[in-house]
Amino acid sequence: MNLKEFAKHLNLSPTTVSRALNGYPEVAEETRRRVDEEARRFGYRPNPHARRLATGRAHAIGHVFPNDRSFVIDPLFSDFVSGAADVYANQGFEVMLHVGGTEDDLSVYRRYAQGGAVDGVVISAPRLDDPRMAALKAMKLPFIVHGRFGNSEEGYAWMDIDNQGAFYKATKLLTDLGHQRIGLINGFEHMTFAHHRKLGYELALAERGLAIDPQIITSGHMTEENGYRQAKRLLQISERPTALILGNMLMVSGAMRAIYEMGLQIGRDISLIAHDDGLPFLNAEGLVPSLTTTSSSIRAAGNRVAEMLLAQISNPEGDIVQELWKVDLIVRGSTGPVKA
Amino acid sequence: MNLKEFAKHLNLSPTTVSRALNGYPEVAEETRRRVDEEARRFGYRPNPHARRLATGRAHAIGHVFPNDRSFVIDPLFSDFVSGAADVYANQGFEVMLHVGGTEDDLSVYRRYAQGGAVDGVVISAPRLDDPRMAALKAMKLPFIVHGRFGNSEEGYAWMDIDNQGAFYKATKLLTDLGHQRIGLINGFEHMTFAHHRKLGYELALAERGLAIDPQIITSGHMTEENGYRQAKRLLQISERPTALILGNMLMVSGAMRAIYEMGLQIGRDISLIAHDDGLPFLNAEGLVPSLTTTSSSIRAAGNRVAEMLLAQISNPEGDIVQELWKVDLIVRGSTGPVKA
DNA sequence: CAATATATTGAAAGCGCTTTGGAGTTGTGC
DNA sequence: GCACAACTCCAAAGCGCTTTCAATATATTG
Repeated sequence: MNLKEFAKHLNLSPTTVSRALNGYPEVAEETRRRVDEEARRFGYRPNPHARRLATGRAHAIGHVFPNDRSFVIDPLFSDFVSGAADVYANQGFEVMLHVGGTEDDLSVYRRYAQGGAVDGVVISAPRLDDPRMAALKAMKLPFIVHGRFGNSEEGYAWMDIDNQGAFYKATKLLTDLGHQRIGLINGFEHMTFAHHRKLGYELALAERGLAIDPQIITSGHMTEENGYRQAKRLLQISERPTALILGNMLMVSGAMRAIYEMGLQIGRDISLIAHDDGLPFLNAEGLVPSLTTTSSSIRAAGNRVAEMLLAQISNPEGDIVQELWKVDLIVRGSTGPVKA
Repeated sequence: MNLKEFAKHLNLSPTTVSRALNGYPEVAEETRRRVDEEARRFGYRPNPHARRLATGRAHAIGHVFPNDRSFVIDPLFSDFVSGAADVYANQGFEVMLHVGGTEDDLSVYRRYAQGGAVDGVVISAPRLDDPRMAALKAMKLPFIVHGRFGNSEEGYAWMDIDNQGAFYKATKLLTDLGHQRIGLINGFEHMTFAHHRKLGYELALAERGLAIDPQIITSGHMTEENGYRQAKRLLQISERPTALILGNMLMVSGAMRAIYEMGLQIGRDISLIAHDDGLPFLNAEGLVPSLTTTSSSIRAAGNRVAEMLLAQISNPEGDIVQELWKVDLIVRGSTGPVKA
């Protein structure tokens, strides 16, 4: 059933029905009530494509994930998107997902922008030197970055957690506990978040006058296996670290294996801190001993990013909003004083 | 730039340009070449919404994930979708994602079907008694199920892996190695896949005349933490299992923690088999000892499901296709003969 | 060479909605 | 009783494309 038929059934013009349905003021209360009711009864819904064509608004947000085939599909991805989707659903927006494929990232954005396929996009996994920033601004497609581009922090909307502060706090906790050799098992450093984390780590060490030893700093895929490999490697170095800071919970799983294998005890022989994104399937508190973490829900981030983007879309003249979230350091059982 | 302008620039009618762009035969080769070339040069692309309205085809596929708030966002999700997305991208389809929200699942499908928002949907996480089956057939929206509904296997398209066969093989391997008490740490049994797995497990035990002991069969969330909990619990039972079969790799992570903690050695004191979905961030082969698995790539499944759905959409008169994939049992180091 | 088939292009009518620019109806102020 | 405003509602244009139907130009046939 289309608008014309539905309107005829109601003995009204399509115009009036459309207005009633879209909440325009110039329609009598009684009429609106009748329209709403009958629409529900008949299950009438305006055709989304027609509506899009007429209004020029897509009522959809694009989420584009990197194209790089060597990129490990991020396990955080689902939690983040699902957080965002909550918000979209409530405001009647759809999410268009684009993952990889042969088409270049930028070309996807361009396609979106040009055809009006979406009203805005969410940028994930920003890198230190990221060509997307300039490109996106040029094409006038509203966007928000989850994280920050390394190139610049100005002139675009972003929402990020304070990765630098988080790893600063984590490192500080460890130095306060007397640790002097602290290993860092980080993500790829060309990712902005990993870069920030390293800065925080280095800052805390520098404050204590501790040396920064590249030998016990690693960066790479944040997988279980790499967590195992790097932890094992660092723990075999002659002057081995007494504490490790890890990029995510998966790496912790791997690192714990390495630690068990070497017969060490967490919290006593070796302290462990990791960043916890609050993934429901990998709980830091449930570990034994429970894990000290810098903690920030990626699902909540998805929520907030979506809110910010929708706000920007509905009010394009508004200020560019940037939001940096403090990250909690939650001290649990995996960190202890360095052994004498 | 729209079609009219672009056509005027070419000194052609919109009709001809449209035909050239869409590969219709009744246009001179020379003209088509010119149109294609200029389109590229000008970056002209037909407006997707207008095209959808005119053709009635959305060139989009919906992926709807369950609404249940208690549902742990599946870490497999991203790999599966990304596998499917590869195929979509190659054929010019978009993916519309719907996760949770307050709207009822069925209502989302209905909305999609009615407005033609998508040309078909992929059903994930089918349950034993699943209301979606009847509903979807009634609304004439092309769909394919990743997995199978428990209600019936007939009358709809699906692609599933042979979960029953996989767990049968796994159990058989263990009984052949002399194991008599084999624990099963399964997903929720109202999910069809978990149900099938249990059937396979039971079948293998029955063939050997071994008792099925509900005490060493558990089902629940397939999280790291639950893997730990259940493994620990089973290993503390007086007549404890000498082998464990687990639902996914995350549970293995947890189970390994429990095993380490109890001072047992994998492959000698306790044998381990798990189902491996081939997630890039949690590698069975990289474990020590390497893990014996029933193995099937969920990314490949995403690929195939997408292909099958697109085929169904482009040829609605074709037969309903159902595909059951054999699952490989890969014997590695985590399984060994039962200790005398 | 007339008659017919073939190849190539266009004009115009939708697809189903929103929205502009009235038009009719009722209510208010003087 | 009239001018004017405030409410409601509608006709029709338009969003940018596809597609039917028709027209023209060219090639083929007997």
